[in-house]
Amino acid sequence: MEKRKRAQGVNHALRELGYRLTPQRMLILAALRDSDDHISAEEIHARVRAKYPHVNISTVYRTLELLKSLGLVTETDLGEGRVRYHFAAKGHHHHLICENCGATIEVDESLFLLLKRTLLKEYQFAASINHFAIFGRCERCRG
Amino acid sequence: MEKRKRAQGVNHALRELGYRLTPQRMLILAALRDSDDHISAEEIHARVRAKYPHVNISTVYRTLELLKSLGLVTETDLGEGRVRYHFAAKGHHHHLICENCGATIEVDESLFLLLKRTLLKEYQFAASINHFAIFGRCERCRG
DNA sequence: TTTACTGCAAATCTTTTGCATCAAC
DNA sequence: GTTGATGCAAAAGATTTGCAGTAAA
Repeated sequence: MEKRKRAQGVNHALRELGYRLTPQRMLILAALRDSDDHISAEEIHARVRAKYPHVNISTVYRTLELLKSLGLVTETDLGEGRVRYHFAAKGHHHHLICENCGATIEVDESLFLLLKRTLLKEYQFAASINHFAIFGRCERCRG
Repeated sequence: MEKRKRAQGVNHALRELGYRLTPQRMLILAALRDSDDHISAEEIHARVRAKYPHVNISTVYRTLELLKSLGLVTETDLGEGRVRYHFAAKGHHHHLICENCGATIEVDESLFLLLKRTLLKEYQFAASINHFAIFGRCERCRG
């Protein structure tokens, strides 16, 4: 239903942009869609293989590279020695606030994940993601 | 003078803890001391080799591992596909604030570097490091 | 039919590890 | 003289790439 619609949307987006919709790509998109949290290339590969055993991991990486370049997928480095991926549309967003002009800029939740994770692991501190507002200077006010 | 003193302090700390003070370790400490910003293992290796060409990079990694375990050096993953190091004593610190009991916890500046860097690169937003205060729940108030 | 996409194998790059030798204490 | 530290070579793990064959359009 909802999930299916989202994945189909991406499928269509790909085709409309002139890319080919291969079974491998559909399975990779399904793995991303079905993952609740962020997922690694290796995990995507494992899920894809369950249905289509001969798919190579380089195809997973190449597809993720494509999706990233199209802005459909966001990459997050959680400091695990490997990178995780998720649909850009899935993330919440938070705000940067310019202390000079007051402008607010939306930023993807994923930027804060590594920080959150580290605070939890090293300080046993559960950061409220709701309170993430970062002050600073926006592009125009820097100059 | 100042820098030299700091490095000697670490040298002494090592010896007092029962570790051997080898030329390799002294050079690695010097490279860390002379680096203004965070430095990678490869960069340390290059600097060490300039004075002592046969030093192996595995020695660099092993020494960094030791310094980390002693809390003398902090490791930071800036999402570059490699890790950077700096003397823990060099970093400033910021605060976590428990929204339940009001406790404040000091955290190392390095935790925010990846975030700062990403905000600058992707949003051209210069975050004020002075304003980094993160709200959430501390260890005791979680339970 | 065309050429973008894939699988495979091999290469890269960072970090780790086993082991025999060496040197700090 | 002990034993912890080092150099070397090889391994490990994630990601990338060259190339020839395959299949989506």
